[in-house]
Amino acid sequence: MAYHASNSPADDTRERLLHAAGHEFARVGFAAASVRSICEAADANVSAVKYHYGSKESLYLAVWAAAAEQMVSAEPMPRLEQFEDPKDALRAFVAWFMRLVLTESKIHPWAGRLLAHETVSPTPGALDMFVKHCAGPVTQEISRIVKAIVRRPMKAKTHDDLVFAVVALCVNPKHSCEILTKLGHPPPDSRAGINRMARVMAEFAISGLTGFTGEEGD
Amino acid sequence: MAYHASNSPADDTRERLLHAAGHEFARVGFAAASVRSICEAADANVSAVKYHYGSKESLYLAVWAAAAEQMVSAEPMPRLEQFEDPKDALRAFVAWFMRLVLTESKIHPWAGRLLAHETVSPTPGALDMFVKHCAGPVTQEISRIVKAIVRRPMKAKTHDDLVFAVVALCVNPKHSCEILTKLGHPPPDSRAGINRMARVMAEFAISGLTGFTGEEGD
DNA sequence: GGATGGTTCAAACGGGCGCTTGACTCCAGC
DNA sequence: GCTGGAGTCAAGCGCCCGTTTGAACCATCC
Repeated sequence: MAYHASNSPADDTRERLLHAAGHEFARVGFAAASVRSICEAADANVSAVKYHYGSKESLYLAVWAAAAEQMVSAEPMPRLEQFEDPKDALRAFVAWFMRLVLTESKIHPWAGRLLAHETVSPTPGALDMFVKHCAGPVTQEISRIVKAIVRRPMKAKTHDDLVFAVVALCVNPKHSCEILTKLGHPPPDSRAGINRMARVMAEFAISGLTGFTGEEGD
Repeated sequence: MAYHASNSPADDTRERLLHAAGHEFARVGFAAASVRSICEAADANVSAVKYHYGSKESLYLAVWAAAAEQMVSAEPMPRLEQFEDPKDALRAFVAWFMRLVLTESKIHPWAGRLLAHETVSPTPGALDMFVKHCAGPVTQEISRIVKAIVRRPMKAKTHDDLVFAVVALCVNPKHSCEILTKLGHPPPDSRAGINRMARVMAEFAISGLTGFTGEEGD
């Protein structure tokens, strides 16, 4: 029962916990993160997790909910209908997507790495939440854009492959961040750098889609 | 109680440990895997790890060494010089790469997931080993093929982006396996299915590279 | 002033972890 | 038959984990 307009000290602790947890879960994943280190970072007692969120897992899901909320509210997803040329739609979409995935701002600092960890070590609730609210809508929109660009009729499986190829181009820099860095090609982190890379990926995808002739062999 | 067959009982245990460890490390990653569960799966005593490999970490590196060895020895990497048309080199390379990444055979069952875990939660030694012996040579060869296909002069950064775009197309199905499955588009596991997808990715990449005109804005 | 209820705290619980120990079996070489 | 080293084993070490507990704190209301 927090009737105060300003934050009560309890709300403060709750929020500090959420922030520290987001940081830690994003850094090392759910299993490797420890409640103790989160509480230490949040300057809170260990039992505060139990009190405010119930359990480590509930805290994790709260972090996911916050991250998903931030992702969709930060910048609206471009839609095919907003553009005359579907190629422009793809350009805008790729730029939006890569900003979403790569930007490490105050707005959505964790989503990218949370997802990367979840991809490799799924947690029952979190991945379902992500697929339903984020991955689903994103791939659906890319699917429509790809269809509008390619135009030629195409097997469903091939179409899906191309859709996920576009997704791959956008998420790979984040996904393979460590390897790319070790290979001397770290992903961009400035907005300008991200937009530059997005332009490259978009043009590569556009000419890849318009020139695609890969179904003879089937 | 194992009577001596061709191998000594010690070699047997050593090998069973390596196999069980590969399976477990690939499944859950280094940190989440436990020596106890590995030994249980290998039907060996906990102290066998210390006796045969020295430590959990040394066992992990032994698994990596075995996986890397299997990866390079399974099927030789196609090289640009073996083809008249660099496009054919890319076709062969993508097919080889995707078979390598996606195949869950007796030959190299763990490498893909080991790498996925390592990508997101790096272990000092293992990722370095992988980058030096696997990722480095692979990206270097793709770089040469891409250069041969594009021909136009191009900024180094843009060129690298395109190289890693090709890599992204090949590794994404493995990398995002869980999400793709939840979205109703599981990666192929049969050789025929992998080759089909590889053909799609290769043609997409080829027309993407030949038609690429993405440097005006710079 | 005293009771109430939300919030924080140090301490401890049970359990799993990687690793170590020391006794045990087994077998080849003498 | 004895010995010594290779290999195995159950037991236990200290540590960190997520969680629980019960008391203390403190603003609020009677």
